[in-house]
Amino acid sequence: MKIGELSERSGLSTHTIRYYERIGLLPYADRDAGGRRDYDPSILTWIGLLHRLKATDMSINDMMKIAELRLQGDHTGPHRRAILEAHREAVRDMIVVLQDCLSILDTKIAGYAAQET
Amino acid sequence: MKIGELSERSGLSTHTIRYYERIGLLPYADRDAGGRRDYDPSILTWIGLLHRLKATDMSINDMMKIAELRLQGDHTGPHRRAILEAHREAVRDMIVVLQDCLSILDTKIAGYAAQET
DNA sequence: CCTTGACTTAGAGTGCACTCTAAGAGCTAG
DNA sequence: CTAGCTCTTAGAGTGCACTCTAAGTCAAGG
Repeated sequence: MKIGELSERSGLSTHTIRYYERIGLLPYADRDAGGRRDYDPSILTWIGLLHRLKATDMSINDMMKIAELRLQGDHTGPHRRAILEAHREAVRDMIVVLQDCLSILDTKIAGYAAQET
Repeated sequence: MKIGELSERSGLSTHTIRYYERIGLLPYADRDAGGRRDYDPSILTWIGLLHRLKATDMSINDMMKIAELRLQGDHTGPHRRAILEAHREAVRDMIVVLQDCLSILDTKIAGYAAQET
């Protein structure tokens, strides 16, 4: 798969893909005879995780930490797991905050509704 | 209340309070004899709402829209209500996304845990 | 009287995460 | 053949939301 196709299928722009490779968020891609990046579809799984981490507000720096450990091999599994577990707690906290805000929005909206009657 | 005290009680820096006033996110504060901002404690309620909206990822621009309507008077209530209702939907969506990510994190973590045994 | 610290303004600087441009080149499908 | 995608490096630009600086004013405490 060439960078253009990966861009379409991953939702990342080609610029962003090259940028991610440069900073180490994506592994250095194999090049074909013409020197062009040629991706294995399995990269999409990794990008999928990146999307999830991004959606849950993880910084690029923290994602890079995981990417780095991934490159270092399987023995870094426990370390990666620890990072993800910490992140999972952060996500749980986020959900609690959002739910709290949601109920305050409900109250606020109900207040406006009362004024309108 | 002077800006320093409001800063402490609201969690916003004095820089940020002045910035918010400049862009219209906080109403123009009354000044005392010495020309210094003098706040009524009721401003804390408004800042509280701003904090909630920020925590739920509302942009400053959108918050400014509400602030503007607020200044225009009570008759803008329905409009503000509509904005908050739309935002409430966005927050609900966010929670769904976060919960989805959470379960994927669980899976991922469980996978690492299995490898460690 | 004088220092200290809080305050004023306009505007410059910061950090994040992209996003794009330039310039010149090579491969490949139609 | 040629249009179109791709490559490289290096660096500039964008948008957001602050965050801070400079230069100056002013009231209160020692």
